[in-house]
Amino acid sequence: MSQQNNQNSELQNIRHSAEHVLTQAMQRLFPNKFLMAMGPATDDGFYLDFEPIGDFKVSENDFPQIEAEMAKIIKENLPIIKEEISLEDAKKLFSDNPYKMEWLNSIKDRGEAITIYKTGDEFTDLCAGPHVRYTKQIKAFKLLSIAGAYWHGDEKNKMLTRIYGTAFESKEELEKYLNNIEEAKKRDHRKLGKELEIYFYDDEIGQGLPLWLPNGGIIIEELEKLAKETEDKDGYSRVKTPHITKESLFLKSGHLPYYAESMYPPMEIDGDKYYLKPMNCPFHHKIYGNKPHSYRDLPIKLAEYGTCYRYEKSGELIGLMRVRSMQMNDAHIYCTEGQFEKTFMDVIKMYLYYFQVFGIEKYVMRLSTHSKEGLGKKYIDNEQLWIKTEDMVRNCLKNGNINFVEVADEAAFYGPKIDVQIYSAIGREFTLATNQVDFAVPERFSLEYTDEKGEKQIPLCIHRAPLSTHERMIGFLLEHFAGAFPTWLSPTQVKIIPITDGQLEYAQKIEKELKENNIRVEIDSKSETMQNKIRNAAGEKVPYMIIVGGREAENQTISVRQRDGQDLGIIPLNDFVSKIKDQITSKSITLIK
RNA sequence: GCCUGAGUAGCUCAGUCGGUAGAGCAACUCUCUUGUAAAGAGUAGGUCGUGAGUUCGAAUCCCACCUCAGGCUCCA
Repeated sequence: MSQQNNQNSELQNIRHSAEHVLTQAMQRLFPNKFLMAMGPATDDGFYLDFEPIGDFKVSENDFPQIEAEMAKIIKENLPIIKEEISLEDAKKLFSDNPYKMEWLNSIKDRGEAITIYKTGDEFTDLCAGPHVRYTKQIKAFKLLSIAGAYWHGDEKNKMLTRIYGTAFESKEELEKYLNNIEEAKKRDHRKLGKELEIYFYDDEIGQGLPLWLPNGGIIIEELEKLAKETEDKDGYSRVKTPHITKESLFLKSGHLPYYAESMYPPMEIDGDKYYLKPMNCPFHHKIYGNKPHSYRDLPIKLAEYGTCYRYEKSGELIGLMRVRSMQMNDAHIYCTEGQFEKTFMDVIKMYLYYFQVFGIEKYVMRLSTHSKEGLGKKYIDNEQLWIKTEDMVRNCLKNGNINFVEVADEAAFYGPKIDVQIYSAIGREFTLATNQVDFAVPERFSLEYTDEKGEKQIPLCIHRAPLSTHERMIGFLLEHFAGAFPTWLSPTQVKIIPITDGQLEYAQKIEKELKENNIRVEIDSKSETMQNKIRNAAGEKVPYMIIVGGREAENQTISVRQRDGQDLGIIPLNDFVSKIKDQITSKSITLIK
């Protein structure tokens, strides 16, 4: 759920008031069974956090009852009135609620006025407002889900119960919102991943460890081909590194003290501890350090689709978006300070090229910087270097006319990063990839190059992964394309549908011809109606169906139908082959017609 | 990891008050040989997530665990 924004629009007021009505309804139904903690409006609704008293519990089964009570309060059209009161009065009013008392103290510390909002005579809440004036102004609302949430968002605090809901200015808008959620569910990559046989999980293998089915394997191969082609043009070299390594490597890189909790526990072999790698960086550093380098050889770009393992907490795993084993489109670029801007921009350009390939139009580059408080804890303790590298990255983005937003206290421990936020067709936000500058770790690995004066210098390192991990990328692409991949990525590109068994031989001839052109093709030779075969192929989102009956076999032509229902009519086979091959090589995101 | 739910055939789901399970699709066999989004008949398929308990009897009730979903926390 997104953070509340501070705009005090009418919609925000409706939602905030709906939250008060929810709390009031709860008090009517479950008096003295809970302590209200807080409840704001958010970008898409509102929520209420409360602490249940004793063994009181609310579940989604209680929603109809609560909603009915809310509707009653709205129908009663109670006035919602703001009052300013003194600290003493407020403390009396909320003396039995530690959450409100804590809040009162923080208002006092900030020297702000204390305001309460009353709904009718029976409900009062400590609240800065604003609100609607009467409960009837809440025209449409719905409770959505129950969740747990830590007080102040801190896992050391008590877990409260949270009820999410939403409210709108009209019933139609609420309907539209709920419909959008339903549509989003249809495009969910977990649903499509199962239907299209892309990947699955197995209990005997483990949580967050996806198994890629043949269709998923094809997509992975295609993405790697794309990465190789693109990286080859930009001077990258490909390397391969092992999945496990001795503890000392991660002690040297500095990862272990920061990230031990997110790593699979080590295995003991011959007195050494070996870890599964959670990232590829130190391995690439070792490769860079394998021989001396001249400034003439820089930048050196080492690329690898490296498989990493991270022990994410079980509750954090989601489909392909958050996993424990991942194949990363990784590369590390070692360059001089003078080369930084161009090298960094080349990486940004690669991102933009990929966005174009996939038709990703909405994205945000987010510059994540350090925080003073985190120095020496979350971040390498060298403020000057932080400021310097952050300036370098910021200038680079500005000079390249790249739009970006800046967020403090989100950097990697070794340097600032650019997170690329992208949005699926249904508006879901993902961090696709991060692009990081590392000013600290090369020194720990004694990485160096010899400059034009013959002196040793430490290179800068850029970590980049524009195609993210296969897991997250394919999860995103499934939702982005709603499973209807562009032809070049489609597991099956052409389905041949013979109308009767009489055309089987002709179908095999076409299949052979397409296979010779490296087109992924299948014949549906089942004893079914053509209509049913079309339906199945469309369900599998196969871009093209070649339908052959007696007429086509006789004239040695084909009839082509696209998955979107468009008919390309009767065309010669070689015509179709050259068109589809063009489409595949140009990675077109649209179909022929 | 934490909070709230859920788990029945390969998939989507039904199963009343506790009386040991049903449908559609898919698979397989047979029939049909079809002109642009579902032909017909039959066969097979389940330790009801796992384990333990209450009971004469458990898919159903209790407990523990596993997995999934929505959140929280986290995300190199």
